[in-house]
Amino acid sequence: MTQISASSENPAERRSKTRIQKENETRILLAALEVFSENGFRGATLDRIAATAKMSKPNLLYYFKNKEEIHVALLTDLLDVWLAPLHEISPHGEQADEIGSYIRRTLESSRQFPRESRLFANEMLAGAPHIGDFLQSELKQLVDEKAAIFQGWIDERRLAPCDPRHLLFAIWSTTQHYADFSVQVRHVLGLQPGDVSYYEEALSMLETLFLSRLVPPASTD
Amino acid sequence: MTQISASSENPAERRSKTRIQKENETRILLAALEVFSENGFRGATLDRIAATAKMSKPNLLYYFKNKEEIHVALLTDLLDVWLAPLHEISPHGEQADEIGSYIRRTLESSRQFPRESRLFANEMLAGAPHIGDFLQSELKQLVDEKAAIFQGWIDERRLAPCDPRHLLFAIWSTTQHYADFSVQVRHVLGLQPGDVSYYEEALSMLETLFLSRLVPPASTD
DNA sequence: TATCATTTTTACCGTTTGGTCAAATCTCTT
DNA sequence: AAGAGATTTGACCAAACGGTAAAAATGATA
Repeated sequence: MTQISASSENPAERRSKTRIQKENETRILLAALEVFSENGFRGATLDRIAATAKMSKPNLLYYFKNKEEIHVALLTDLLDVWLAPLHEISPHGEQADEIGSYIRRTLESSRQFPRESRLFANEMLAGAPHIGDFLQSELKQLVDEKAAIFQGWIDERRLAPCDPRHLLFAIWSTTQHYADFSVQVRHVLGLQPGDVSYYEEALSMLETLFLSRLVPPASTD
Repeated sequence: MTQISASSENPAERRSKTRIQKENETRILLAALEVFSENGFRGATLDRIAATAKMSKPNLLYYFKNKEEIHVALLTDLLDVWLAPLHEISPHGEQADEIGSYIRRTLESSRQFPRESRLFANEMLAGAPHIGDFLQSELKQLVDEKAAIFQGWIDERRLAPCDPRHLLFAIWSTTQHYADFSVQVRHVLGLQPGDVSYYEEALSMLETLFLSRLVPPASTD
């Protein structure tokens, strides 16, 4: 029996990917992102993904062995992107700079990857069946680590007393809102379907909220 | 032809509802809320709703003529609840009191009606196919009205200069986050599945964020 | 208790869904 | 140009899907 490059039946498990393989896998993942992010895992269908990818369903299943495998592949890619800004928070910078940078980075993520954000949101709404473990272990650990940095600033009076983990929740929710609820944002602002010009106002709002002060101290008139 | 109480084939259109009718309709809506809020419209199935309501599928369809009618009924109920706190914002109160009350009310809504919040979130993620009109007309109008109140406060220097509509987005996102992403919140905080004790810390965080100041002014040491 | 409307069930229908299989086609290397 | 492996297709399947029809069972009322 000669040692050949393609011992497995599954193309994804082969040692090196062909040109066609790489092309089609990205085409599929792009189409799947579109469909999953709009309808969630259960609401998405292989037929729609295949149609969006301009590919027959059996051909699609030649590259991914089932619906779940495509979903997992997307989520795995997503989590890296999602965690990147969090990793960059440093205990050595000025608190305002660090928080400001983090807000700008997560908001930028929302603008650049709105479908990824919606994919994540759908997974949350469904009860995180596929990434529950990740949330409990890796994410929790990273949050605890970064929360400790915030806590240090609080102890030094460089940050108002608050639960740092809830501060992170506030940043996540406000920034992701612009991706997840973009339909509502656009409708309320009276913008056209494709228009994402609101991101500049959004940044301005979030900087006021998190770095400056919204309500001035009560005047003593 | 005698005038009888039940002229229509559809029980929902009859003049007065029977005891059984009222009971079953609420049972169905409760079950549907559970299923729709977890999986969205496309991801939900009549079989699951019927099973959750402990009712046969044809029996369920005796009360609602199809899947969409159940969904619409839920969304209609929801929108009233959802708008109620917004209506209560008054131009006559102190800005801090009004904003504080609004935050407490919306956060309380999240705690009391997490499934309703997730139903709404699912509808947004899907592109608001069923309530797009509502967002563009009624909601936009109400937001414009309340934004004018905020703008008045800004003009009087009782509120930091910002786009009032984005301030509303910030309040909506932070409060709804605790319902929509409760799985993540619980996992990150290390809480048990049913535990919603984090709402107190959440309120404390949001009051600090919106009413007080998070980052103190740069010291001139 | 007889009657009639209401409610529930059983059996079903056509379509969509996730997925399989083997044959046909294409691509790359020699 | 031929052979081997990679890719694509069409035909198909069982289960799940949204929904229907009619009969059976139940409830209210007189």
